[in-house]
Amino acid sequence: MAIAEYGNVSSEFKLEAFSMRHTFESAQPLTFYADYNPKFNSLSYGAGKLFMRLESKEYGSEAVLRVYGKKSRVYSSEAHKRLRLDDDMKKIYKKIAKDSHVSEAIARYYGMRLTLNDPWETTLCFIISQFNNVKRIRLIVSNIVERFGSVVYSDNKLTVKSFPTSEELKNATDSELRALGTGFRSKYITSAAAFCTDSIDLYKLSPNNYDKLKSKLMEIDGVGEKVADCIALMGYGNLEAFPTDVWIKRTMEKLYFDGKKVKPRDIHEFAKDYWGPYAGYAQQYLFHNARTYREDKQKVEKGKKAVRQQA
DNA sequence: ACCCAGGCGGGCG
DNA sequence: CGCCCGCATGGG
Repeated sequence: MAIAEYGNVSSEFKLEAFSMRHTFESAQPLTFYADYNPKFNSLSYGAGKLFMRLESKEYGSEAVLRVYGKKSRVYSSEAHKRLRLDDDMKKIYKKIAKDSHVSEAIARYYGMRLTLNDPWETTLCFIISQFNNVKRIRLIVSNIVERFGSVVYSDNKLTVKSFPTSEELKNATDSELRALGTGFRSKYITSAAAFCTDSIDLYKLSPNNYDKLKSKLMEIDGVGEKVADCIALMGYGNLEAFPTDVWIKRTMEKLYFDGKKVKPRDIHEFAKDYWGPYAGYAQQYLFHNARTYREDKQKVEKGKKAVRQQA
């Protein structure tokens, strides 16, 4: 879909170090249900009650991001917040590129931003992420949006739905959720939806106190330390958080612990000491690199092989 | 057929 | 506390 078909340009951002593609291919909550189109470098999604449409043109290290929509101020501030456009990437890169591991990942995925997502959306996405893979997480999350979200835009070619609130989900039945592929996580979803509607206000938690935020989040059923770190990082923008999943654990052991098996606590300690307040950005670059670099190399090899066979 | 995926809660020592 | 296990589902 060419985004420009759906309304006039609301605002434009001229940016340094911004890559729509790397941001939206790096497995963050928005990317689990936003409709990203690599051909036009554009995307649409239901941001609360808004139909968000974005398009980015990138030339070298410079980008022009266009936001479409009539209520200019609302749309542009939403995009600005969600894509963390205030982040000073040059400064952040300087702080985290302390070795070739991180600096090579930055070179490969230059301009990739962390995104700032709605806290409840982030909670649900990462409850679903446990013991799962990214492709299936995307499928399940988009199934949930399709089944329980409400329509924010519709015409004869396109319908866009919003991410359901905890209230909209708390009465979902177990079999309804399992039918969407959630599996054993279904009980966590209904339990978390009820808890976040009735017993805790995610929108009133302070994002700045890392330890306190994390322990509050871990009161939610289905949220352990790793998921709490993901929510702190991508739902609250706490850049100290360092989610330690299987990819990061393997990568960290290989790169910084001489191949030895270590506990997540050791990794957290190292990350805090080494990257400090921007550990979360280092994590996102190492994570995306670990997940995709082998894959990219395989594609390149496959392409070369096809060319050889043609010749 | 077997292994793995952005882990968690519960049970046991 | 720390460790170990089962857990649904689909793709490589």
